[in-house]
Amino acid sequence: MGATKTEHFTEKQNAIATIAKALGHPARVAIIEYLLKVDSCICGDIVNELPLAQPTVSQHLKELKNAGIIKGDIDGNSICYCLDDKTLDKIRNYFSGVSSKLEKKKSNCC
Amino acid sequence: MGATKTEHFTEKQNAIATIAKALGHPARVAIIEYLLKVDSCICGDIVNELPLAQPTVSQHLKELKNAGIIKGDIDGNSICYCLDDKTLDKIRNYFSGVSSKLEKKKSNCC
DNA sequence: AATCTATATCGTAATATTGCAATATTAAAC
DNA sequence: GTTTAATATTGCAATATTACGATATAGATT
Repeated sequence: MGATKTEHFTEKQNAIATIAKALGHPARVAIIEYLLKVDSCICGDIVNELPLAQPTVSQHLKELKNAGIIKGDIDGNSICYCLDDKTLDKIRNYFSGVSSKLEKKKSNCC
Repeated sequence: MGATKTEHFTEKQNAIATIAKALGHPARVAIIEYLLKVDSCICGDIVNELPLAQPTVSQHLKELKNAGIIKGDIDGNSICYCLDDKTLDKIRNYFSGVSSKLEKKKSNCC
């Protein structure tokens, strides 16, 4: 044992968990914040921005990509990473829904 | 090695990562959805709702509690778990900010 | 084509997570 | 006080994650 029992949960629950999990590491939060900060998604300096070795950063980028949070376009010998607004909207909408549902039932709660 | 280098990132980045990480498992997503669904936070039946053994559910609840997503009030010999709107608002606001920042800079991106 | 630059992959060690059986704890019910 | 019910903790095995050095790959530059 030790592996997550994904098959027991709904597809939507797994989808949200996958996105949340990808953002469940400070380095990956830092990456998306950096991608937000820079004007365009000109790339190549993500490694220099982070206090981690190049292979480690590459691995984090891969995980963000697998989760659909970023996408990478090849641009010469470097790669242009960008945020994927579709996925980020999905997680934003999810938490918006959670918060608004929670607000409605606030009264009969501890 | 193998441990996350939290000390290299900002407090805010770590805070967001902690909350996201806690929601990075379908069982824990299912738990918060269940807590949203039930009218009040009457408790005791979270274990029955999930396809996992009682110790496993207890562990997931503990992690959600550590992340500040739920809070548990003792109620007789059972425990009343509730969602913590403050933490959920924090993550909602964070992703709202990400999405709106992303919208602004959409033009000069790939 | 040799070299440089940027990124990815491999291999591996350290650590963390997931899941559960067994057991402990604690308060209610009897 | 003993039993019952609900939840937590312990201990452990299986698996996943994190991090990085070494190496591979691939396009740019010379």
